[in-house]
Amino acid sequence: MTKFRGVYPTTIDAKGRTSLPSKFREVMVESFQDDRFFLTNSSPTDLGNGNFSSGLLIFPYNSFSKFEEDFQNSKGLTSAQRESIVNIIINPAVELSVDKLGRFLVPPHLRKSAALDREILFVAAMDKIKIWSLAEWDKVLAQNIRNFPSGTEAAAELGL
Amino acid sequence: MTKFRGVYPTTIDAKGRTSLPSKFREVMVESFQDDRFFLTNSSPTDLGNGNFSSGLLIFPYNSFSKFEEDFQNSKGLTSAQRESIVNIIINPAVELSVDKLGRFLVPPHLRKSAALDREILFVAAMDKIKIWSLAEWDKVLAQNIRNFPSGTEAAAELGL
DNA sequence: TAAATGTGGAAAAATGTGGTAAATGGTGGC
DNA sequence: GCCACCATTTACCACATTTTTCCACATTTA
Repeated sequence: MTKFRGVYPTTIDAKGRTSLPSKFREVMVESFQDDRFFLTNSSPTDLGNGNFSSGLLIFPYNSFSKFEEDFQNSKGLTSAQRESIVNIIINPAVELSVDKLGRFLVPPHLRKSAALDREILFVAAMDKIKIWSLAEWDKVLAQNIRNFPSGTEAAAELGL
Repeated sequence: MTKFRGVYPTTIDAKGRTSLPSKFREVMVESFQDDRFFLTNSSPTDLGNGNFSSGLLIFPYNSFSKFEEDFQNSKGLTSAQRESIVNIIINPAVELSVDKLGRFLVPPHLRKSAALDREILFVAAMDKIKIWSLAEWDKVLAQNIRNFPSGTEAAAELGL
């Protein structure tokens, strides 16, 4: 399965313009056969102190179609949980593609909910790409380090 | 099972270039049949004082594929622990190979998280290779010395 | 001494950034 | 209700910076 790889810092300017890192652009076109994508909110991430952090998520065009289909067919979610996914992920999504310089415009509602302002990070996430404010991502990583399963049997089996 | 062996000091220059020790290059090509590899963060190492140290990890290409597969199939990790492994090890990983002079470029995000600056160490780690800042490695070793099972029965049985 | 390995710098290419101009849409006045 | 003007958004262009590639020299090893 094709995957995005790596973490790339960049900026978002006052107009909300940002450039998709060229490594990701390559993968998008070569592996997903399409330079169109959907941009929406990510799932809220628990920071462990009662607060949640969230960023944005880029779905290559076909990944989003598949996601919507999977969501329709999914069982085991309460109606409140379904509404939450609809309101946070599905409805705010917008379809975009990069301009000929590799940039795209983040709509104001998404820029606001992810608190994107100047210093941001593009982070590979399997068949998707996360966009996070640099400051918020640091908080997520700090929590990840605390949660790392050092010394557990499961980790030992993975060779970590 | 093929193993890397030894510890090699070297440098990383201002552009993030460093050369894979030739002994490791030999093993990579002869034993792993591939000069491609994945570079990512290592597990955070507990220094015993509430702080964590971390370096980088080179996985020969096939070792990384196997690791990802094992991770998918693994049981016994909480969702927070899984997220931690994804955010620290899997997503930041990049695929690289050495240039014709035996060097490779450490991407900025990895250089930063391992605090690599000038004096570094390549340390054999079974089927992987660790890269550590010299200063941080000293702290890890100091902690290892404190943890050494001197005078225990288990150590005696090992003839240590 | 010769070969191999490692190191640094310079040139070329690619990428990213900011500003400017054009176009679009919305608002208010006539 | 139509037209004109203003503001905001979108597209374009040029420059600056970063990244990559290449080459030459220094240093170590056999």
